[in-house]
Amino acid sequence: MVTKAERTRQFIIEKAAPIINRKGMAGTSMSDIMDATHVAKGCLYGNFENKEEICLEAFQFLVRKFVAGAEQQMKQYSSAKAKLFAFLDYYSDDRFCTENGGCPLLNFGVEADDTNPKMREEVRSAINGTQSMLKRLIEKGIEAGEFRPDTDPEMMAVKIHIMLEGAALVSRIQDRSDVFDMIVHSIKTELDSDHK
Amino acid sequence: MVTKAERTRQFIIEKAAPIINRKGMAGTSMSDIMDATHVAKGCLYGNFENKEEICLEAFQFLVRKFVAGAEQQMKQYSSAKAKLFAFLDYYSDDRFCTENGGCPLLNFGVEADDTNPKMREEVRSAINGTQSMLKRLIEKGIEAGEFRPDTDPEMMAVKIHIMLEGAALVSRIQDRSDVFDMIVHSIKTELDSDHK
DNA sequence: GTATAAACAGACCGATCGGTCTAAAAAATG
DNA sequence: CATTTTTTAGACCGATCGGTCTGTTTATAC
Repeated sequence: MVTKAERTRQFIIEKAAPIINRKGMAGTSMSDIMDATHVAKGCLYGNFENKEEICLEAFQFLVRKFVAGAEQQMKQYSSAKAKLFAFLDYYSDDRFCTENGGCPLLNFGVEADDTNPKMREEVRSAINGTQSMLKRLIEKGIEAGEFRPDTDPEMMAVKIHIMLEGAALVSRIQDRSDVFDMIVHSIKTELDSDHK
Repeated sequence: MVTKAERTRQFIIEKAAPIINRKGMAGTSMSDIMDATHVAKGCLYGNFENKEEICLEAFQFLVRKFVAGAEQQMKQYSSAKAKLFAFLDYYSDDRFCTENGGCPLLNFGVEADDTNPKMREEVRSAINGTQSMLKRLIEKGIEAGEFRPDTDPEMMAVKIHIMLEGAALVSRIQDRSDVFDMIVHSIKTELDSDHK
């Protein structure tokens, strides 16, 4: 059975994650997390070794949450094309962003890359996961004749991913959600074998 | 004439900028800046109001430096197409990155968007500047018949920019400079009216 | 050369940081 | 119920934070 400590640990992670995602690891203090969880300091340090462990867990929680949400949307469809398009729509939906503070790959990646090798490695493997999922979908879509046959799956997967990350940044700073729509539309058109 | 104080101020900004760009605003302390400049605390606070002012100036310095470098490359060419391609090559060159710690729009933008409205506004206007420069170049390139005539300059400018930002993130985290080359090549192909 | 401007080293400030510890209360578990 | 696990509030720690203020020294500028 699941112990109380495990439940508390999970509760803390869920409350802390959106804060760390928004304010950054260096910008979030343990008091911030205490405020958000209404949990005593001893409880935090009873369930986690230190602040860094909370950050690590928070990042992984956000990634899992995002992936789960995306799969939820994608499993409604059977074709590779419909699944991929559902993923793009999920990504451009701002619900995850407003609830959690934006793409964790972007937020943690930018902060970690020069300062935190362990976190950087976590981000790297999460990026790899996203890109290889996209690659598999593209390959299946090509086989099924849904996507242009001259598409390079690896290249296209990377390209789609970097466009989504770039759009995540620019649309947030400029407060222009139409940037996302535009990019997603552009990706769909580029993939779709129906378009000339 | 330029006073000593102005020179010192500039010197501090130049030394502090790469550090803040790498470690972030919250992650950089005044002691970090003192170490990098070998300047006393009183000198820092004699030339700047507070830490935030240094961050603001550091950001603007990095943007100006980047723009200056880009213009340096672009002015060697006369056609819009050659200028734009030179910009892309400059962006994908990792010299600015290794010297200064990556794209300031990305680094400052991610940290500022939820925590620092003033900085956020600075980043926003710098993004606008980049995009409108790209837009003008694309318009001229279309007029000159160098770019596909069915290109939407506004959309294309945004698209190019977000691809560059996304590539800046992913290539740094994955330590894959080929990502940048791939993206730049893809952009060139998409624009070029010579390609089918 | 003299007046002024600037930088110095560093003491000092209150606040906050991450983290430890304790003793008592509360809750979960058998 | 009794025992074990967990959480509590908060004192406490040394370090560091951003920032102020000395008095002195050192450049600069006319």
